[in-house]
Amino acid sequence: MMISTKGRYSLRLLVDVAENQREGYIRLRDVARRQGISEKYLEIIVRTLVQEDYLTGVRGKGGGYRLSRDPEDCNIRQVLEAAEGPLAPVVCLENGCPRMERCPTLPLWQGLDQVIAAYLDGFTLADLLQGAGETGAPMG
Amino acid sequence: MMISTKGRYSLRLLVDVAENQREGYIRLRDVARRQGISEKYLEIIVRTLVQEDYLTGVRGKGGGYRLSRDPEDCNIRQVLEAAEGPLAPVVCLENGCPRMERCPTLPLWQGLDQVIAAYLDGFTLADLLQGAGETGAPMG
DNA sequence: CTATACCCTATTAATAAAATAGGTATATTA
DNA sequence: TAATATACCTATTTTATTAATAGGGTATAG
Repeated sequence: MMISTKGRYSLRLLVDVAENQREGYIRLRDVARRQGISEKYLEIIVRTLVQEDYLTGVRGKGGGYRLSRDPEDCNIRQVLEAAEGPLAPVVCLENGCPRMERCPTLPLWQGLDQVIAAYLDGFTLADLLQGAGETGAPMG
Repeated sequence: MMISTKGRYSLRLLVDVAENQREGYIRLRDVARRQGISEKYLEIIVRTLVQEDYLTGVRGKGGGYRLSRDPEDCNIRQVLEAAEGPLAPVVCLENGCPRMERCPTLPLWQGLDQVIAAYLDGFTLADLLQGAGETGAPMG
């Protein structure tokens, strides 16, 4: 499986915050409840999103999280790479391989990698919020 | 990582047999040596390819493997699915999820799954043999 | 004072990937 | 017919990764 819970939960977390932040800062506890994910595990996941400046956290009473950027500026490929690391479909593309020079399958994997990156690059958080993805493609 | 050694070695095995079968049946031992993969592990991998009728095995002295089909008739997506099982990029698409009805990210994954399948569907073993993949796309 | 984010380390549980070990069946050759 | 080489089969082990849990703590804002 290519996308683990780290990436999937990251997107659900961002969507949840985006959908609820009109009410003020969103507590992780509430996201955990709504999404059915343990608060402790979300803590691990939210850290990266704060570091990469997709979310801003505010401490203390009344604190919580809100988006640091407009949903249009949250590129889905970049969010997933922040959460998951490289999205390469085969290890060869990450670690290299002594046979790369003459490997007959390498171009296949390079092309696949590009196709995946291009697809995900076509989405932003705004697309997910609008349900634009229902067609399988962003509305642009 | 989406594609494991099962899928990657399967393709390299098919390419190796295709490139050498003019000399008669190809012994697994020779593939193992050329490809730098243990013979025992290749045994596991070759089994599926025989079952799915991509390769034919002949026992006894002088035996080995040859392609059961023309390279043009070996679809890369189908080979990989035989070796790996479903290529779905997220578990949700395989096992389902109680939130599928209203999940804002599901369409993203469905689209990704389709993009991957369509890309791989565009390749056959013949493309890999011709090095057509060097452009990242089959020559058609 | 309290509620929240934020930080740290460790442990476990579950699953999957990768490989190994040892045996059986069958075809060819001497 | 015996020896050999090969495919074929079943099971186990090892290693790595994912996914989560547990439990502590510190900083800060209301």
